[in-house]
Amino acid sequence: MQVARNKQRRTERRADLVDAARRAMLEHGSAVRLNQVAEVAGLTSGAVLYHYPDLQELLLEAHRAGMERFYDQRLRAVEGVTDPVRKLVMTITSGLPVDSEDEDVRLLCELGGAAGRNTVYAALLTALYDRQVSMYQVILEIGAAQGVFSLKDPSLTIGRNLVALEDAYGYRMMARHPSIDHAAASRLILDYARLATGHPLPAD
Amino acid sequence: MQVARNKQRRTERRADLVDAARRAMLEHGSAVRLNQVAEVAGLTSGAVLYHYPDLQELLLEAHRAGMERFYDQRLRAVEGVTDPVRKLVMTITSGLPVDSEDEDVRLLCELGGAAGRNTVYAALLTALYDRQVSMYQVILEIGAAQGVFSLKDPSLTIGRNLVALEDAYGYRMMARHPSIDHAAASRLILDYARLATGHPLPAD
DNA sequence: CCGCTCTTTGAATCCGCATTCAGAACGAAA
DNA sequence: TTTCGTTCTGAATGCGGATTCAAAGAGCGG
Repeated sequence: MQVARNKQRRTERRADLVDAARRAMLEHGSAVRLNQVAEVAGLTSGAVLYHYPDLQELLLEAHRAGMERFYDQRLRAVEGVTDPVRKLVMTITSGLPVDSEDEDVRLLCELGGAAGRNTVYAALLTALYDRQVSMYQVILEIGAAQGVFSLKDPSLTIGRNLVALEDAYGYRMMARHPSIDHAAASRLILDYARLATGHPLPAD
Repeated sequence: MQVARNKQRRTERRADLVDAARRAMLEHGSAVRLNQVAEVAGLTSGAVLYHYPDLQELLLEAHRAGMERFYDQRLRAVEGVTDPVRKLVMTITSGLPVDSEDEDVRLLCELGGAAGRNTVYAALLTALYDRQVSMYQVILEIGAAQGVFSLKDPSLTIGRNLVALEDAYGYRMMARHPSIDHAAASRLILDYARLATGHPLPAD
């Protein structure tokens, strides 16, 4: 079955290119050149075009991959944690870039800038936002049901505000705000979470 | 004194170009072409280069102008209002794009995407953020001094979170989130402001 | 109306990029 | 080793944008 093997190597190669495109966008922004992607991949532009005749499609895949990477990482960071308080705190922490060099978040910021003009990118980001809101809603509702949290607003409202704060502080950190680093941003968001849940949330 | 008149017209012409660049960026993003700027200005690329030999400098000025426009507009929206409650509510409202087509905010979003790679843009955005935070701090402190607000966190914390929420919902609106429009975003931010100020803030 | 300077044009030039493609290189099976 | 399909290269082509510049145009004082 050489046919199956070929098919597999083909998808592997395409995945390599998606990752190269992702890294190239980190360096050159959303308006990255085909040559720049090829250079990162260690290939010529022709080879890239052989696998992805349409560069736009490749960039879209790269953005999608970056989003999934970010989201999966968050899920993995809190998997197995059952205590709602710990889970909420850890989720907030995992939604912020680790530092101003964080690759995944930088890519999302690039995407955010382009989303104003590109409806496909806009749809991707909107979907990611809503998924993250749902993630928070589950945590909040479980905590409320257990009597740990006493929510001062609907879980949808709190979830939306929490994700919004994460996004905004992500941008601030990417822009290297001198006094807002990962710890400071965490504290700011936790201050809101405390008010909204009525729980003194240890900083951990 | 033809010398003085010349100088004035020269600066006027440069201001025209800055505005043309601003509008061109709205259409084509931060990576706008010289030709596109020239077209918006109703000139040829050579004429643009005559006034701004360096395109990067022109784009920087355009971004700076866009920021000032946005900030001045906010200040003007609340000037003359003395009641802290009304002032807070109006400030929150004025910080959000009016709709998903809002030019000033779209430009700021473009800028946000580029700030991850461009330190000058990053500095501009950071300065704008801090100015807006200060704006909120003044309102909050006055309201607290008058006994209208009972702040649940330091004014710096609340101000930072308020501006962060505005920024984030600005991005959401630019990405045309189906259920977050100007009214919904206002409500979400006001929900936080209520918790943080201990005041029932009428929606107005 | 003339002459001066500042401004703008339009053409020429150069450069970099995307795109195409013939053929080289590679790898697997026979 | 030969054959055959897949992958990749490197050169050719063509387009679009940046940049330069001589010359035309426009405004203004004399």
